[in-house]
Amino acid sequence: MNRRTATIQDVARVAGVSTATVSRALSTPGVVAETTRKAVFAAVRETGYTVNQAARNLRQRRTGSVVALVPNIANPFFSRILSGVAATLSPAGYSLLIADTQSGPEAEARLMGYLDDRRADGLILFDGSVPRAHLARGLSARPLPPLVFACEWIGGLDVPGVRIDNAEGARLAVAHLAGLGHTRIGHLAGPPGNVLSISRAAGFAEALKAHGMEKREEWTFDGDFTLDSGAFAAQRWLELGDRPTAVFCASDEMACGFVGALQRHGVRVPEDVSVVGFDNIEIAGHVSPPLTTVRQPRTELGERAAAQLMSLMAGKTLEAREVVLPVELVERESTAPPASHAAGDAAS
Amino acid sequence: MNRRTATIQDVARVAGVSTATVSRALSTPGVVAETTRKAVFAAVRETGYTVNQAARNLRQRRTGSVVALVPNIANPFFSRILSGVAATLSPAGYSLLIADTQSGPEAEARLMGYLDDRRADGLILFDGSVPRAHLARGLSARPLPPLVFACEWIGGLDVPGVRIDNAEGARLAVAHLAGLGHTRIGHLAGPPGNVLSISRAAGFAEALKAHGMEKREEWTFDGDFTLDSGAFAAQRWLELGDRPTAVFCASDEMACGFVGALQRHGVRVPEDVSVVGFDNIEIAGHVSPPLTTVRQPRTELGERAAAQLMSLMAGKTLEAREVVLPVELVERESTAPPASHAAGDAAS
DNA sequence: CTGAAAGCGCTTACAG
DNA sequence: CTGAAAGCGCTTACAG
Repeated sequence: MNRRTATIQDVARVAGVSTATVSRALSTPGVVAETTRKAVFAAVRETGYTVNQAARNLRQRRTGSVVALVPNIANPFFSRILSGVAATLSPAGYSLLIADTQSGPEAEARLMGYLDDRRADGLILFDGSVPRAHLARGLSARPLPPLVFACEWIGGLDVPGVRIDNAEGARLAVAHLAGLGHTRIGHLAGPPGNVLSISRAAGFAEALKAHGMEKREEWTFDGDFTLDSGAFAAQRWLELGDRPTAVFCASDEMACGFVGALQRHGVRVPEDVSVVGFDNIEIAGHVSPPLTTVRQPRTELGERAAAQLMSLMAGKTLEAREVVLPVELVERESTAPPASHAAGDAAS
Repeated sequence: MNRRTATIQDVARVAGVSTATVSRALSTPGVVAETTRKAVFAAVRETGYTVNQAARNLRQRRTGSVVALVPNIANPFFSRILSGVAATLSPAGYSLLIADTQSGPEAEARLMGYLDDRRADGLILFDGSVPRAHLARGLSARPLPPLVFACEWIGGLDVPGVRIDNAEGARLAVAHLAGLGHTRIGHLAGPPGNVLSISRAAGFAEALKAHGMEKREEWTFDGDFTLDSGAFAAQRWLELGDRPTAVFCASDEMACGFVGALQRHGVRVPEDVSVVGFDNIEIAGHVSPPLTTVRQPRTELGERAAAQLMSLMAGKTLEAREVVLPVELVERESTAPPASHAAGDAAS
C-alpha cells in the first residue's frame, strides 16, 4: 500500500484539514468538531498512521521514559519490584529503562549519564550508595529529573521515596524467636554500610534489648545479601564453641545459603538451629524446611514508587514524601523452640 | 551559571562557528580543522553542552534504544541474561528497554506497540509464543525493526537467534543418570507447547532410547517451569505405585520445588530418588543437596544475542544466523546410583 | 472550532 | 574545511 511511513501530513491531506487539527483530534478530541474528528479518524485508519514518539517528545520536551537504577540488574530480587514499576508506568505511556549502577568499569560515567533530565522524565533509584554529590542539584552539569528512592535511601537527603519498615521486620523476627523460647539469637547481616543492613541490624539490637537479651559480637556474621555469604557464615557458625540457637538473616538469599551449608554439614534446621530470613522471595516457601521469613511487599513497593514518581512528574506535591510499607512475619518451618540440651552437639 | 540548557546554537555562538561545524566536530572530528575543533571543544566545556538525544534521534530517524521482550519481567531467570544484553548494548550507545509479553490485560496491544520500527532500533524476543502473524513483515501496519530471538524461537520462521542446545542438555542428563545405573528415569516437563519444553522432552526421549530404555507416560509430569509446578509433580510422584528412581527436570526452579516437596514428605534425595535440573541458576549450588544440573551460559547468551542484533542494526549480514551455545553437565549431589532395593519404601 | 506559522535541537546534502 | 538552509514529525500559542 503505502510505500513510506504515514506522517501527520498525510493524514491532514487525506482528511482535508490542517496538521494542527489532526494533532488536536488525536490528543484533545473534545476540542474538535465531531464531523472533523470523524474525518481525521477515518484518515488515520486509511493511512495507517501512528504517532512518531521521537518527534512528539522533541516538541514536548520530554522523553517518555523513566529510568530505574538498580545496583545490579542480574539480582533477581529486583525483578518483581520492577514488574510492579512497569505495570504502573505502562498505562500512563511511559517506557521503563533499566540500568545498573555497579557493574562494569564505566558504571559511574553511565550513572552520570542517566542523571540528566533529557535522558528520562523521571528516575527511580534503588541504590543508596550513589555518591550524594551526584544527587545535589546544581552541582551536575544538567538538572536532575524528578527522582524517587525505592527500597534504599540516602540519610539526610530530602528526596521522596518508598521503603519498608526494616527495623520493624527485625523486631518481628526477634519477637517470634523469643516467643519460641530462644534466648541466644545471632544475626547474619547485610553488606556493611548499606542502609538496609544498618536498619535491620539496629532493629535487631533494639528488639533483643526489649526482650532482655544482649547482642553478642561473635554471634554477628557479616554478609552481603548473597547465597555465598550465607554459606560462608555457616562455616563461622560451625566454628563457634558457644553457638546461638537461632539466627536472624537480613535476606532470604543469605538464609538459604546458610541453611543449605549447615545441612550439608549435618546440622538440622530447625532442630539444631532456627533460622529466619528476610524478603519472602519465591524460593523461601519451597526449600526444605520452608523458611520462616519477613515478607516484603515487592510488587506493591514497585507500584508505589512508580505512583510517587508519576505525581512528581505531573508537578503535583506529594501528600507523603516518605512512604513506609508494612512488613509481616511468615511463619514456616525453619523455626522451632530451642533444644533443651546444649545446642553444639549436633554438628559433625 | 547558565539559566537554561545549552544547545548546539549556544556552542556555535561561543565558538564563533556554525552549528553544522559544531555537529561535525562532535560526531566526525577528523573532518574538522584542529583549531576549529579545539574552539568547539572549549565552547562545549564552557557551556556545559551535551547532546539532546531526542533531537538527534528525530533527525537521524532512529531511537537509540533496543527493546527486550520477555514473557515475564518478574521471572528471575532472565535477569542475568538481560544483564549480558545491557552490558553489550551500553557501550554502543543503546539503551535497553525491557517489556513483558504476557502480563496484564493489554499485553497483546502493548506487544504490538513495540513491533514498530519507531519505538526501537532493534528487538530481542525471548518469547516463542508470540503469534507468528505479528512477526510477518507487511502484515502489521508498521515495518518491524531488526529482530533476533533469544532462548526461544518460532519454528519455520527465518529469524536469526541465539539459543542453547536444549536436546543435548537432556542427553547429558540422561547419560549421567544411565552412567550411575538408573534404568527407570522420569521427566518433569516444561509448559506444553513451549519450544524449550518440546526440545528438552525430545532430547530426553531420544537419549532414553539410545540407552535402551523406554519412555513411560506415567513417569512424565507436566510442569510450567515454576517452583509450584515442581512441588505439584512431587505429589504425583508420591502417588505412583511404581516409581522412577530418577527424574530429569526441565528447569532448576521445578527441580527445587520437586526436591523441596519430596523432602517435606520424608523422601531422601538422592538416596530415594535422583534429580537433575536444567539452567544452573544461582540457588542450584546452595540447596541441600546441591543440585546436579545442566548449565546454560546465561550471560553469554545475552551478550551474543545483543551482538547479533547490533550486526543486524548496522546492516551487516550475519555470518551465522542461528547461534547455538553449548551446555554442560554440572555434577553435584542430587544424583547417585539407584538404591538396590525397591525405591518406593522411603516415602511416608 | 480551525489554520498558518513558528519552533523543539539536531544533522546532512549542497555549494563553495 | 566550513556555512546557509532545509528538514526530521510533531505541538502550540496566536489569530481569527
